[in-house]
Amino acid sequence: MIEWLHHFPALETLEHSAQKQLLANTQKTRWDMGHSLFHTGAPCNQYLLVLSGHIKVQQISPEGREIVLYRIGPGEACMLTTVCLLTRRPYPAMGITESPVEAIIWPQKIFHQFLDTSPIFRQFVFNAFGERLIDMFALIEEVVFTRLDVRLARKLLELSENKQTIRCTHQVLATELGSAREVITRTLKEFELRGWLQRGSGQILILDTPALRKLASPA
Amino acid sequence: MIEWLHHFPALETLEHSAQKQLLANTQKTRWDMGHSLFHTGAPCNQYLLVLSGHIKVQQISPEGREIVLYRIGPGEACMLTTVCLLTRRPYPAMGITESPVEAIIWPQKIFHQFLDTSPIFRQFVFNAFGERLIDMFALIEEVVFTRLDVRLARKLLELSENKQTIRCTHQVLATELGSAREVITRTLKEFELRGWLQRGSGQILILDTPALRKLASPA
DNA sequence: TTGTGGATAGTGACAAAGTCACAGACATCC
DNA sequence: GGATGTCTGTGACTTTGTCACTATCCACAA
Repeated sequence: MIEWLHHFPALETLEHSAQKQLLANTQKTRWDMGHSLFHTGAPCNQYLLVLSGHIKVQQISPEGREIVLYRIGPGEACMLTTVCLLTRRPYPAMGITESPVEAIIWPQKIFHQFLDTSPIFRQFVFNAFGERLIDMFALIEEVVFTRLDVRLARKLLELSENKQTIRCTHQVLATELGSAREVITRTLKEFELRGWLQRGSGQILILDTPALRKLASPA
Repeated sequence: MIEWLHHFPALETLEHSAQKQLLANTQKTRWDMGHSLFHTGAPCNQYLLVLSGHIKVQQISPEGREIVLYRIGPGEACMLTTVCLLTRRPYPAMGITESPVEAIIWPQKIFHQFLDTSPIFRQFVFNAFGERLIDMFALIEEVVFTRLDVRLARKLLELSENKQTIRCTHQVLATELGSAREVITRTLKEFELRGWLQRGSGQILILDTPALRKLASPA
């Protein structure tokens, strides 16, 4: 079996002949953190499977505001790349590595060929695709209907993840939520006033997880 | 050839055996305007091709705010249905007919079988899928980065479409844009003050298309 | 140790958008 | 006409975003 295939359980049962072809036609790449993989409007001509590290997909407005749409992690395919290959359209957002990233690159031809010939690959592609799309619907719902303090509380809980201190700047949080830095500062200050956390430069110390959780809960 | 296939140019070349199967296994349905086709959380067990009329796909917040995500028109497939069939997950939004709608319903089994056996059908499904996804990215961008007056101007231009009067309520516009009725009223009043339009109950008379277009343009 | 420059954060004033609680206006239908 | 329901208008207030600064922190060099 191809060494890297164990990162993708859904592909482990890939047909033998297909595996042979992959071995011959794909290549492993490595990017440093902060590398721009693709940007809005760029054409797409390869398929991408991430082995390690994370890629952040985000949109930037002409005025410089940003929002993180989703992340691609180990064992995942790049949905945008999939879409762009399927529709032969340019990228509608940008992708940046958040850490060193190892990935497998497939030529466009192999992608289309596999789509035509391998039921297992098809299942893999469209499963991932569908799930990501459902995430996008959830994102729209959040952005349109949910108050910023609630969204910030959710993000803090997500980032803290049993650790007590979160290391990130207000600007990073603003980008995550598609908001403005000043607004994050204000809201964090409000949280601090309530004793829920303590702010420090470049980090946040969580003091009252239950309170955050209560605000974050949909009820 | 199956009578309804001419609505779907991309499927007209569908394999002969496939057409035979469709004829035997699909059925044409008709819904009145305002019929709820599916709602958030509902399971999905059929594929859907629209022959005539329009289906509106939207999300509703617990507080009652709404946003229209996209519409399905003649010759189009329902992307949500596609996603839900592919991932076997429940619907993440709701669908309502905006007019009487005629559609072809495929059983789930046939959908999956065609996906496995017909390259032409696959191409059709994933092309539509990809394009709709790109629309969703554009929607997120609009909602997060674009001022409401600009979005309203765009929507008015889209609805006027060379007619001079638009027949719709402020509530409808609010739902289209994921905003609140009062905000639409206020913004329309501002537009009227500038002489761009004239308001009437349930309708809007467009007076200065170029001015609206100027506000609507991305520059 | 001190300085200093870039990254972070804080703040006040204001604008834009959403919420709430009403009050009118309009359009039908009897 | 009046009654009823839909649609619109409005003021007061909250939340969020924008702008223009200032203040602080922190790493590294002098």
